Amino acid sequence: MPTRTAAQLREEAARKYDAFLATCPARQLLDRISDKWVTLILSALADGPLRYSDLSRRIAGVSQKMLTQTLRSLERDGLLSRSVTPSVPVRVDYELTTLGETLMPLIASIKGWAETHMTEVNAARSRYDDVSASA
Amino acid sequence: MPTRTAAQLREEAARKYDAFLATCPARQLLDRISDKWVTLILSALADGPLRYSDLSRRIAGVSQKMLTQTLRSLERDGLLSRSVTPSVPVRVDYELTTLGETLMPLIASIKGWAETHMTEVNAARSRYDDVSASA
DNA sequence: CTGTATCCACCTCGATACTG
DNA sequence: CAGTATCGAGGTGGATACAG
Repeated sequence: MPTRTAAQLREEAARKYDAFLATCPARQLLDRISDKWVTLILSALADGPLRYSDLSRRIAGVSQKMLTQTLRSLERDGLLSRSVTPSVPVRVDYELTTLGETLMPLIASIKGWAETHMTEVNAARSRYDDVSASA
Repeated sequence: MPTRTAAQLREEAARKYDAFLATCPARQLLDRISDKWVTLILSALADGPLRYSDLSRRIAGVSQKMLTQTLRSLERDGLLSRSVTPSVPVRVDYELTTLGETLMPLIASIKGWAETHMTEVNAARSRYDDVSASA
């Protein structure tokens, strides 16, 4: 019997939507670069390779766990490369790949819009909050 | 006594970093557009104004709560406008503002990079996962 | 039609401790 | 030096019920 309740229809729609979003390239990209540490790491590496400890110092607020985790995911995505020098102590360098470098102009665009328009956004927020407060 | 432990120093650095990120325009922008429903709503409105119920249908997977919440935050940011027609039943239209329209080219850029390069990213992921699995 | 209010399952992230 | 393992607090978002 194909009779379904409204709730079931909504649930089905939500599932289909999740499936769509999971394979949507733009969605995947946004999920990647919107991560708190991703743009910071990529920007830090834009000037050249860095060691793990260098990154840790440059990005002062990051925990070991998140730094490692983020680096791994970026390596998995082919945006940066990880090279181990088996000395004692071991040395690990991270470097942008060619693919990773193609991402930098996009990040610059985002930065550009933000620097041009975020003052307007913040002004709009203030207006909105003032009106709400006086209500 | 300015003597602090390493843990205290890390904590202080993390706090400063949070403060920096909270005021960083690019960070704010990324936080805004990386929201699951924001780009979908903005894209839906790019063709012209829509009513609440239209949006609800166009973006099939969204819950009432998230649709309202996201619309409110976008209105607060000045990216779209909300106009109420006090008929019975009440009618509410949402429309991109000029500021909101300036965001569309950026979204197009993101979509462009994604469509051009996400196949490479997915290929890199497959390679990485294969190597890991065979380890 | 257009919301608001509440509850809760889930998941992410940071802190901490430990290792080759 | 460069990680890994584990745990718990906190926030997010969906389902549901209700309202102007």
